[in-house]
Amino acid sequence: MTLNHLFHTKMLSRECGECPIRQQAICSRCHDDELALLDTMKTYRQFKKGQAITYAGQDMKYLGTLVSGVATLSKSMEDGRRQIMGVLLPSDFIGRPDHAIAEYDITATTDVLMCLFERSAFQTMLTTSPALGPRLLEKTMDELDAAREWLLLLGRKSAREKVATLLLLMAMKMIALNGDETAERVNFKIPLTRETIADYLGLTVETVSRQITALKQDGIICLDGQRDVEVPSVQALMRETGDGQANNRRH
Amino acid sequence: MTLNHLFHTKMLSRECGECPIRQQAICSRCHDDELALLDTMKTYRQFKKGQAITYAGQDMKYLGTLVSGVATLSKSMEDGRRQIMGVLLPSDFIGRPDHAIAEYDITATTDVLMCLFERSAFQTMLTTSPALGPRLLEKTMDELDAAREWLLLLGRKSAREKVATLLLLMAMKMIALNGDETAERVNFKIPLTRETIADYLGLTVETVSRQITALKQDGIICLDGQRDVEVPSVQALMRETGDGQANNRRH
DNA sequence: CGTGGGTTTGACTCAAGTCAACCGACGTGG
DNA sequence: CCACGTCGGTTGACTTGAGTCAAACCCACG
Repeated sequence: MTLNHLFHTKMLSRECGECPIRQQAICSRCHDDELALLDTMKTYRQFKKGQAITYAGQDMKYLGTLVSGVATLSKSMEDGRRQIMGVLLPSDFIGRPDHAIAEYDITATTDVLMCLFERSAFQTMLTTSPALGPRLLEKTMDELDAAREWLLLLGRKSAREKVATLLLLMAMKMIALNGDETAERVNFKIPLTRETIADYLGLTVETVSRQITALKQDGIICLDGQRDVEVPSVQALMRETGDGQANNRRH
Repeated sequence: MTLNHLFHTKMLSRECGECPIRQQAICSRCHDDELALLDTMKTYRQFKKGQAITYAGQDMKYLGTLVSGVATLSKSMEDGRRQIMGVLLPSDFIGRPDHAIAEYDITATTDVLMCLFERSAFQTMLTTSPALGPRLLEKTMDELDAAREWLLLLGRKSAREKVATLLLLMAMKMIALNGDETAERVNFKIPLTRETIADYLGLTVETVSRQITALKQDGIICLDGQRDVEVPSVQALMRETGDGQANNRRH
């Protein structure tokens, strides 16, 4: 988050070696010689908060990695109903090497910096670099698992369970960032508007709002303002998600 | 379908060259020498109709390709609510090279034949064969797109739209099989029980049943028995799915 | 023939959606 | 500096689409 500032001031060109997401992105297993090659081909591009990165159906000349910021991946029906398919975070890959046409709308939720490659160049890179393909496959399969997890949420969970699941997800991410894996108490800032949450969970704003206040009433969460959440007991929150103990051991 | 019979009688071992899904599976771009290698490593295994191929959480020693039959990929909550994440058809790949633990239940819906590889053997194969990885990536991205399409369906579509979408999907598959891409009129047999449909669409059996009869009443489909469907106008059915003209041009 | 699994139908309930009012924080311009 | 409009969020009253429960139906099969 504070890194953002850095990028947007000046450092629009940089060596892969000093990239903040070097260890997570698709290039994480590349060796120095491969990185050198990538260095020559990549271009950076910024997107402002709220700006569209792609529209569904659009021809995508480039594909690449989200370096900083947050973006959403969504699709809308013509009467306006919208479903968010995923939230893209730094190190996430965007685009298909083998497909020019975008399948979804991708929108910058905050200011975003992307590291881009021209498609055909990327394709040849995939065949020459032995480290790129496997990592991309791994990340794609992670996304697939995440999407399928969400299918269960959208298809079968109640509104309360949906909201609890999302909050738990954020809590777990925060715990992972903090490093203390056993923590029972966490607090964090919800980085999404109620509307975005609604579109992510397949609900309406009103229902999201009601469920959040209900969880507050029940002491599962505490609110400071409407974005800052404290989870007094991760265990208790977990019990509200509908996935029994089964999903304790999150990867 | 008639092929099934062949397999289950005797041909449990065969050359990759005469495999019925040779052109669609992950090995579709392998050359003869690579196929020869695959030949030495693969084993076939049969599953009976209704049998579990894996349970979520289970250790999967093998992974591979579905050769014949149909299987479902699903996950259940402990109170019994179930969501089907996908229907696996011949040539679909099952398992993660990098993950031993299964994420979902996989169940044979009909008798199933699988072509299996031991995980570590498959991993080394991925690194040595240049044709395998890219194809697997492609197929995985196809699955990801399909899963995300389903997120829109589960999160935002009405019961009628859900049922219409599934019927359209089957109709399109049938049209593709028949080869006459411009056909307006199709008929096919629904290969799933109402319960399976319900678990796939995030509905109950009763609702599925009601929506199907409603579509019949409205002349969108004609029923002969409860499995045989005739679609007099694919266009008309398409109008019921909620995706405007946008999704006409299906890949 | 009976038996049971899959399916349909009806009556009723309820969780979530809709519509509408209201609240507070924030930024803008008179 | 204050009035104003906007935006995100909450709350309430009412509606409705889909779920629940229960009964009947329809073959297919032993």
